[in-house]
Amino acid sequence: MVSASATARTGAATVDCSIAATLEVIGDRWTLLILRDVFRGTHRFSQLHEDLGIARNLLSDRLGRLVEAGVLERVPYHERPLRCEYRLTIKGADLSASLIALMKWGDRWYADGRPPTVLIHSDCRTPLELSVRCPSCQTSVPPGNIRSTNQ
Amino acid sequence: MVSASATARTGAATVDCSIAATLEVIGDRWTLLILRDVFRGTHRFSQLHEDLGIARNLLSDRLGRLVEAGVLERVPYHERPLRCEYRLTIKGADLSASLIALMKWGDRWYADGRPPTVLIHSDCRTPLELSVRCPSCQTSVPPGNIRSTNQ
DNA sequence: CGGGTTGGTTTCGATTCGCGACCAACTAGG
DNA sequence: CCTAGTTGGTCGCGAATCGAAACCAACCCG
Repeated sequence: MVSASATARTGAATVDCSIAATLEVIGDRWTLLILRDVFRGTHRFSQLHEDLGIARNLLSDRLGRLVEAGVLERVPYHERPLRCEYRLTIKGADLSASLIALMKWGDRWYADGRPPTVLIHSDCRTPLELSVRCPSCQTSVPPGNIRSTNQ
Repeated sequence: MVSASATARTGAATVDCSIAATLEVIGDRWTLLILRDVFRGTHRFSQLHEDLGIARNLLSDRLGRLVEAGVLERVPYHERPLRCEYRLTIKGADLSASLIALMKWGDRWYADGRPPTVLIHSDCRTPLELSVRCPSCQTSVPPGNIRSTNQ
């Protein structure tokens, strides 16, 4: 084990905030890249190690944390010796919107008009959009029209 | 200066990926919490320091990076001595969808049915949703119907 | 039996973090 | 004028974390 709590923070502002809660799980330099690879279809320890260039002890630690957090699950693909691959749980797959949001931002500000990968609707092959929407007005809501209410 | 490149990575998988590009800028244990606070209206060094409990040298370093990346800008609010606050640029405000995505995930998996803060449409006060949409089908697309194409 | 593969764990030097002290440029009070 | 307080930092140093490489366990293959 690398550490018992690499991402633990104690600041007052980190409780009662869903962003902080999420970052406790995935707010680490490698975790989102690992998850990106798993989303893409890279499921095995050695593949992840090779693709990411992450140190093996860190990869082991991060995968263990993600399994413990219920984001990934170990799925056996070979008995004796037991070999498992890492698959997204429902909770893990539910991070797709977060990854897409980060990807879209990178596309807009760093891809110079040429996004390296494009996500499309499997039914009709149309490039997808991510939007903050008002279900009542059925429109997309820009940042300036978002208000925050507590409790 | 704390370091010239706290978030720099060199793995092959980190180039030509908008997620990796984004994480180079905001993929650090403190940066997204700083930005969350700035979104909420906390703009000054000492307020951020107090609210987050971050070390002052790290806060200084992260703010400097965000300014350099064009995510925040220094806006003077007092002359002699020059005092600046940190405001979101357009590029910075464009991170709202990413923060909302992370918040929504935390709401769904850690808030136990009671999200600590709810975002509403300022026009009609309806709670907002974040969705991956197909602009052609005009429907929301679940993770299973997302396909990825390169180049 | 020797070598290869997979999925790790251990070790250890290098990097980064975070606390506390210090500092610069003011303002306010006496 | 002197002292204290505020703001926004920087500096130094011990502690925690990272990353590369070595090692290991449990197989399989020839």
